[in-house]
Amino acid sequence: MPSPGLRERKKQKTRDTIIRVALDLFAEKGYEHTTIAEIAEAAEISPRTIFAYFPSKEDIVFYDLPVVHEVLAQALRDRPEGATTLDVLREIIVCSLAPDPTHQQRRCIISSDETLQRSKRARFAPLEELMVGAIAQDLGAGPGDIRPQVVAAALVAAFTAVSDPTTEPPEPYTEAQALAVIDDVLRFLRGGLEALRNG
Amino acid sequence: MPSPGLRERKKQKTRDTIIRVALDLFAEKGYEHTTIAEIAEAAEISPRTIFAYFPSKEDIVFYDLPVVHEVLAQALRDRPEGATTLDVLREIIVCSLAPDPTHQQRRCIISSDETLQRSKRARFAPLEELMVGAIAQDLGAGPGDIRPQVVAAALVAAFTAVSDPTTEPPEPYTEAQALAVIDDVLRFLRGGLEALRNG
DNA sequence: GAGCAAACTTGCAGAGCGTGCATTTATAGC
DNA sequence: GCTATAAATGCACGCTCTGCAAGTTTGCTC
Repeated sequence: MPSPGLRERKKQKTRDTIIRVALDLFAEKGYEHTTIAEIAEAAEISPRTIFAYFPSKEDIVFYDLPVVHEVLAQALRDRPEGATTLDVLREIIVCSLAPDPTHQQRRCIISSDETLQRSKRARFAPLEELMVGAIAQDLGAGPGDIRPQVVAAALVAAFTAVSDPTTEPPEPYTEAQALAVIDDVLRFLRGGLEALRNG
Repeated sequence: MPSPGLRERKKQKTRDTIIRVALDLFAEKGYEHTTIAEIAEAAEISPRTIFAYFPSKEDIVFYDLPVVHEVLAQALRDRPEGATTLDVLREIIVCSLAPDPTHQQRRCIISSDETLQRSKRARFAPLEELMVGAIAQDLGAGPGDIRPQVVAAALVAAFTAVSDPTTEPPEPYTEAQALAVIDDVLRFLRGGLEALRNG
């Protein structure tokens, strides 16, 4: 691929700056008490420009969601013949466990703001939809079959529980713990599906 | 209980009027394209007064959610000795299948607005939390156990799928169909839980 | 009833998010 | 350098929602 060019690089840099200063401000003063004007000032750009990069204030927090969506869609689309959706998901979850300070910071920001918690939930829906489609394919499910929705919802719930530990203190799962949990969930889902087949 | 008194009755009437005219306007022109000012005018009250009855425009749409929450909480709290959370839920779902024109109208309103769809999802979270607690109790689950979250998520997904049919045309489930679906889901969940025990 | 306290309604001013549009500024390619 | 394109900005505006300080209605007491 060709070198991105100055224009493109500058744009990326501006975007990164917005994310960086916004998350820092959110962490410092809270999401609600940070205004677009303050973010703009900290990023040394005009308030109006922020909306050229992000459709809304919330979208700054969920800055990587479009990429995640794309990665998941591609992984599900290109999965090898024998691999089920559950296998693909397991792989992706394992990869996502790598510790990342920015993600840690964001978790903290989201967990201390009602609006963001609700928003997060809502923003998972498109990902869940991707899974529903892939699982339906796996199961050969017809339009009236709700198994895919149920399985996908269970998967998302498990992922959420693992990635946002609610225990006190909220220490992140070790990879081994997370894997154990995920494999339990997969066992749970396979067991449930089998019960339906034998029902 | 004593007769509510004029003041209380008048308040209830105002509240009902707001809901009525708001839903009609939403259905007619769309949620986004209906302003608080228009609702106020149709209800013959001041715009400021609307916010004395509902914390936000969205809350008008989800006007009955506090009651639903309360009913669910109480049903779970007061369930008889032998009844599991799943039994209680089954009962509530069956009752909720009764056709209601206002609910039908609301479904239509929500389904044609992105914001409301996301909001709906988010607003289910507290109900799901209630179930998580009750299920954890059923299972004797400790704090690190994610089975309650997974089971509750699956239940909510099933309920959502049954109450908002995505099939085209979206004809509501008959009670028999809905019951069949729900019993499938319960079988699925029990099967999954058993698989974990034997794992 | 008259009067009083509490509850409800309203108007006003303002903060904050987000959008449309026209203008200015920076970059890319020739 | 010059021009076409893209990005940044400024400005005005509509909308939701809040705080506050009135005004108005209701319920209660004497």
